[in-house]
Amino acid sequence: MSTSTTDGGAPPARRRNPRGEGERLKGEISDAALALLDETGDAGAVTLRAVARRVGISAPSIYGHFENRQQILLAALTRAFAEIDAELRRVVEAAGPDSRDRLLALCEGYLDFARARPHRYLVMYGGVWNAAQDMADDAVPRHEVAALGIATLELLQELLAACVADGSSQSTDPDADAIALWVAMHGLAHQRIVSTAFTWPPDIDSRLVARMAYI
Amino acid sequence: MSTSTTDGGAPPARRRNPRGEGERLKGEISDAALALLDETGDAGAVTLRAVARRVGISAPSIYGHFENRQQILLAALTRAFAEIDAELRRVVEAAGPDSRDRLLALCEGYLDFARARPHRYLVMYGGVWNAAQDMADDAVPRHEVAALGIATLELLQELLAACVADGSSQSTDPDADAIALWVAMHGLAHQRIVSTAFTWPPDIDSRLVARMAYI
DNA sequence: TGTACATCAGTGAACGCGCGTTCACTGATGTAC
DNA sequence: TGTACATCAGTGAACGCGCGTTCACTGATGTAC
Repeated sequence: MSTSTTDGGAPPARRRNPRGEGERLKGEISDAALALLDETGDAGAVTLRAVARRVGISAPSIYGHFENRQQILLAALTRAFAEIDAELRRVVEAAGPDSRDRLLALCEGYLDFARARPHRYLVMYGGVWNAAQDMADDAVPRHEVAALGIATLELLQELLAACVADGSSQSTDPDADAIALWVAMHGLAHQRIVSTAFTWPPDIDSRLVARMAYI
Repeated sequence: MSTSTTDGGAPPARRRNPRGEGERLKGEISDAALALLDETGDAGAVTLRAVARRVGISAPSIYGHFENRQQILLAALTRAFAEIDAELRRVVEAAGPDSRDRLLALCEGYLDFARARPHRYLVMYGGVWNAAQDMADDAVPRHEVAALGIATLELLQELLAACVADGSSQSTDPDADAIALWVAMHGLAHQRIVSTAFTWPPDIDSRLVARMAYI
């Protein structure tokens, strides 16, 4: 049974989209790409064939919806950044009106996200994709990549400024300090994912956040 | 001239090692691997064939010296971590006897290293290698990978403890705070490499270090 | 001093793999007459 | 109401690529007799 060398494995089990709804496949493709990122933490694992296999279509079908491999990754990551931004704004709202509570909720939410979705975090913030040769050719617009994640950083700057305004933070330069706080959290989130063998101090999250937020 | 499809390009131009000195090639191989890491910032670029091409030998020759691809990477990274550790200890010694000067010199040296060798830094601390499937099989001993970079962290802990001892740091838990300081520096170094489009505040290094060192 | 031989330091060809991409195509379905 | 046809949503086979790894080998060189 089954030829099995390439593209074998999962059953097709897929009904072709009705006329006029071919766009649906585009969404399924970036969903599949994001799922692959979650599983592997490796942008290189998002191959046309792997994505096609997962969706249950043939590899060439993808060209009807994306120009190339990089565009699929961009679509998946754009969605990933929109998701984390929405999630963090939700967390902040849930924290109530106090500025300090809101800032701490954002920081906690960020670190929780990295712990909950380590693979996705690595691809989003790991810079492997940007650094790799994918960017060398113009397969993807550079400014679109650069814009990913900016919204969340701006939220952090707003919240820190609010803390300074009501006196709960002693920062003298909230914009710069928000950036410093963010890279510090990133370093913690990133190394905690990467250096799994390492034993982390139990209170390192709050130690780092409180200090960098000048709270 | 020249077959040119695969492994063409650079001229061989290499004299075979004299009898009894075949071990030399082992060094040339890990040198070549490290050079590839410096150029690409991508562990995936260290292929047997790419390394062989660079050294000027045939790909199968490598098997006389390394069991597999992962062992080459381990050798290259072991050398890279030894180099940064030696370099940082040199910088610390050059800073003189004052504890505060020594700690700040170490931090500055670390951040300078990341700026000077961004590609190498990404591979060393980016965790791409650890996270990837290379670790899934037992091609490389896990504890050997985990040990990389520990010496430098221990140096940081020593220096922070010395600052606490002479009163120049207000840290109440130098071991934990050294770890927090390190991940914060890593986050800065890492994102500065990755997010090149971003505009960084000019004084962010000293802002972040002074704060996390409780100085 | 001469020569057979073991060893060392590699080589060249080949394998099967998954990949991105191209090409010509198929077959269901809505629409025009 | 019936039918020709354009369009849509894909497919299947093939290409050339670089890869890790294997296999049998080659040719220089030191050593034993």
